[in-house]
Amino acid sequence: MSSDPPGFELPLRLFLAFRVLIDELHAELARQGHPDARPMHGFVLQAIMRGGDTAVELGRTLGVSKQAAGKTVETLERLGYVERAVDPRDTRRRVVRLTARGFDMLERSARIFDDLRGRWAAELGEERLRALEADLRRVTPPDVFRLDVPGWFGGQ
Amino acid sequence: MSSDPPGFELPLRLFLAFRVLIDELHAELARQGHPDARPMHGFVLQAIMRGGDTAVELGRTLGVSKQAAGKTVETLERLGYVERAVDPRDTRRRVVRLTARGFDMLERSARIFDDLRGRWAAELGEERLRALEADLRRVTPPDVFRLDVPGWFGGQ
DNA sequence: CTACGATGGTCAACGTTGTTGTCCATATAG
DNA sequence: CTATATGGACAACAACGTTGACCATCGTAG
Repeated sequence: MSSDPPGFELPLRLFLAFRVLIDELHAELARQGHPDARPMHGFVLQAIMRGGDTAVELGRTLGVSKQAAGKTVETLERLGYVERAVDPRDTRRRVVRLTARGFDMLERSARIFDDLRGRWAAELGEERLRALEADLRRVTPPDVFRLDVPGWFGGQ
Repeated sequence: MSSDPPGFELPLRLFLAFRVLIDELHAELARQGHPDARPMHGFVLQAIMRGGDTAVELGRTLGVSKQAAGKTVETLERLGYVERAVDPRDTRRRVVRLTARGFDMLERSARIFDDLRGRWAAELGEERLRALEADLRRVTPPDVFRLDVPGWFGGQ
């Protein structure tokens, strides 16, 4: 017997679930004073904190060219989320640092994500949610931060 | 006590899980004679079958402008996945139809997705996988096809 | 100390994929 | 018959990625 759900439903649900969380995050972030934050920005700010402190390094972490990383940093700088300073030990490097506003966005994001997770826990039960997270960990690569996200969708 | 996992892990895992499936799908599709298929194409072909039989209609279904939908159809036509014919009842309309190759890709995709789901079932157990699918259904909108996917990520 | 290769950063040109605005042909309603 | 709505195409533009070229600076090997 094969009363299994069709395989194509799984990726769709995974993507929709992801979208639901991200969309609610940004709706809430907009309400809390960060209307310009885009889905990428949070990832990039996180990436900056974990060792990607120059454009080149950031590009490597994110899996894009240094030029693309540079443009993104420029955008984040314009939005007031990061600032750049010259490294006194190596005047070629322009060190990227989160501003207070950048940290604020990251903290709010963390709190909102925790809140959203709490809502799912209320809906599904903490047990089931933990099981879901554990299962997802088993089918995904361990390093959560190697997303290679930029525009991997699309492309003709 | 709050030994709950941080909330930000959930969206990341959902996205990574989605990516794993899609990447493996396209690696396998490439092996099976569809190296040019892109993640979007499958969705669009599906959308064409469920009632989006002109560029305008397709644009509405996908949540993009009719011009963008037209360009996508053009690409799919160039790749041999769809063909266009004039509607004899309304000579303004250019009806989009899947070619044999288009159906072939869709059928292969369905089989590959079923196979991937089977692998997850072997890894997690059929019970857990069903529970995971059931849980995802509870936290996502019922209409799976209203993705609004095109480039909703990114944007500076 | 100097010269050279490696590295960080920027500028420029281009490709892809979306957008809006405009226009034309055709269908349909009054 | 005429006016409005609709399908479709063309053009210009924007966002975001790419590659290639170039410059300044660092580190090291002679």
